[in-house]
Amino acid sequence: MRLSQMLFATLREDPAEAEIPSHKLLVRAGYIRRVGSGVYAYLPFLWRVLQKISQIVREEMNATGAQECLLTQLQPSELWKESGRWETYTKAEGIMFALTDRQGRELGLGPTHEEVITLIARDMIRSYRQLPLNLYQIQTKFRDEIRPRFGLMRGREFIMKDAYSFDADEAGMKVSYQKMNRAYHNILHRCGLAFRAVDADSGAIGGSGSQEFMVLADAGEDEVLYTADGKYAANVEKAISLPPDAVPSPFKAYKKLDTPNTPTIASLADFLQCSPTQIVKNVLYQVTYDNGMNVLVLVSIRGDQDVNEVKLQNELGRLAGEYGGSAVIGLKVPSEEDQQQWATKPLPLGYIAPNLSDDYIQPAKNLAAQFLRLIDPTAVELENFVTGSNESGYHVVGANWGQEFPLSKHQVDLRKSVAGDRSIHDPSQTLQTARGIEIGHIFQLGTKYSKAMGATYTNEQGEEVPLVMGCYGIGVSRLAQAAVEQSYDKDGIIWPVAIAPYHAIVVIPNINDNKQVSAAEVIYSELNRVGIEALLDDRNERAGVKFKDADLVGIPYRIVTGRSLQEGKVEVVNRATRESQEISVHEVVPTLRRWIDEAITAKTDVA
RNA sequence: CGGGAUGUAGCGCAGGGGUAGCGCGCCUGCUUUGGGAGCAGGAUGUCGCAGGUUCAAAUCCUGUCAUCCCGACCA
Repeated sequence: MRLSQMLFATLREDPAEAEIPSHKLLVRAGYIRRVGSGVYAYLPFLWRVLQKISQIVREEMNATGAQECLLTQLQPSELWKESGRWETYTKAEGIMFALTDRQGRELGLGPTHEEVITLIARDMIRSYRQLPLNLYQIQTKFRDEIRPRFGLMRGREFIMKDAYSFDADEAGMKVSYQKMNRAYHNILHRCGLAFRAVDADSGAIGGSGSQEFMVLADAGEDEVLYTADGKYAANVEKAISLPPDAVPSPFKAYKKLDTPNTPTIASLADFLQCSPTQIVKNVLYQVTYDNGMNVLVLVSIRGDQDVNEVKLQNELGRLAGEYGGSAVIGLKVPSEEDQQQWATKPLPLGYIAPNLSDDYIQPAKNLAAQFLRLIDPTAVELENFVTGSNESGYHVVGANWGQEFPLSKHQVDLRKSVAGDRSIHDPSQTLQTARGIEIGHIFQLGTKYSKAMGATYTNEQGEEVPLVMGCYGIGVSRLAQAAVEQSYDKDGIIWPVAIAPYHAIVVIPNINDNKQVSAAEVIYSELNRVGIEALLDDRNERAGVKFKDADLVGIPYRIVTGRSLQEGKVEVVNRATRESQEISVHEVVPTLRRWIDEAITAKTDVA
């Protein structure tokens, strides 16, 4: 492609809308333009990048035997009601764009496709003889994100590859899952990205096991905890670890103490000259279920530890049935206004004990009459501990479970792991931290959707049983931006060769010099002939402008038909290393062909 | 949804009751031609929108919309 004929406009200054380097660079270099909040146009350069990524994804998916298809973006609400997700996806914090058509029918714009694919499976898969099966698509998804961010990183409209596997049983699903796991490793390696596969929370998608593929970058929205031996890595939302040991309590006798102005753990530990590990902290939450039921939750945890709200929400989801609900639609620390809604009298905030009386709760419809008391193991293990007294200004010390305080039967890990914790698989390993961009997520769904929607098949014994599913996503447009976030310098983008919009750019420093022009034309057409995707900068611009633009756009190899033409050579510059060498006009195309092939295949061969 | 900020030329920004500005970009011409050129000339505005105050509003007031950031939240 000739630059003189392209829609090509670069910006010298950073756009005001962008915050992180990759977003700034993609706008400056003319890859994307914002159309609305979280909605971006993919301009010709980016579209080529997306096609490259899609092709790699396609090849690796096809290699596993998966079949490509294209499902619908408009999805009838009935489908989502069958799976039970219509309410959670459209109400409260729901992320589905919902609309009503002229007949008054409710529809959603697809944020994900479990429902649609399960409908297809229900219609078409009848026998175990048709299994296993894996269908995938590459398509625009719509999500009404609470806060779109950072360009393509978190858009309300974005391109995703989603795959769905169907197996006869759990074992088969695990095989399908492992195939996808391998394919994802291959895809990210081929795209030239540094990444880490980590244990993950399954969130609203549901199911048992899941892993995320994190592209490592400081601007990542997720925190990853991992051990140096490579045997453990998890999203901080999911991570487990050994907490630091508690310091034995100096308080041997149960006593209530006057502790003025100590509503926080730090102030209390300081006042009592004790360790935060000797304190039982009691944190109040308010959960709302999909049936409108509200429950006040009191979480007891060791004072030096924090509650992992994802773990908490998952536990509350498991308990939904006890309150007549099926899913959590809201979880928060109740504000003062919230407290006024249900509290019979002011709460002793900062001085709450594990046995805070249920009398604080006003009887009301849609409000559980009793606190749900959850306790983390870090608190269970404590003896002679310090905790609140349910009276402002006073704490108790030397308390024990089963004596002063009943021990809740809801003992569950709610603790947030942090860097520096000892690992469970090997306590000599401590957790390290890194930031990551979630590019892929694979789930073992099991029968959640097939049961809800009646997607069954007949097994060898002639029994009708639900299909066992897995689902697997890759954020294609997010991957493109993550690649930039991971690879740029002060002058612009440095694309991995495999996903660069073009492999090479031929720069004519002086368009008025016929020798330069004709040499460039020859090389340009030769590059095209051997299948190297090339740009020709034939604009009537000064050389400096062209070099700056080539760097900014990030084309891996730059060929300059300049001064060295006198010796029958051209200059070739590697964008990533900035290495420059002069190569004879006749050698340059085969040389580039070799370099490019090496750069691409070096990434292809991985386990 | 809470907190914060910003809306003025295509982009980045200044101005702060009385003629609409700067830099970059754009157009024309000449010169220049290996790291975002120089000179000369030129075009481009509902100052987000709607009300209000005033002799007079980009500027003050009220409302509203949009965008960005932090948080809550989020496959």
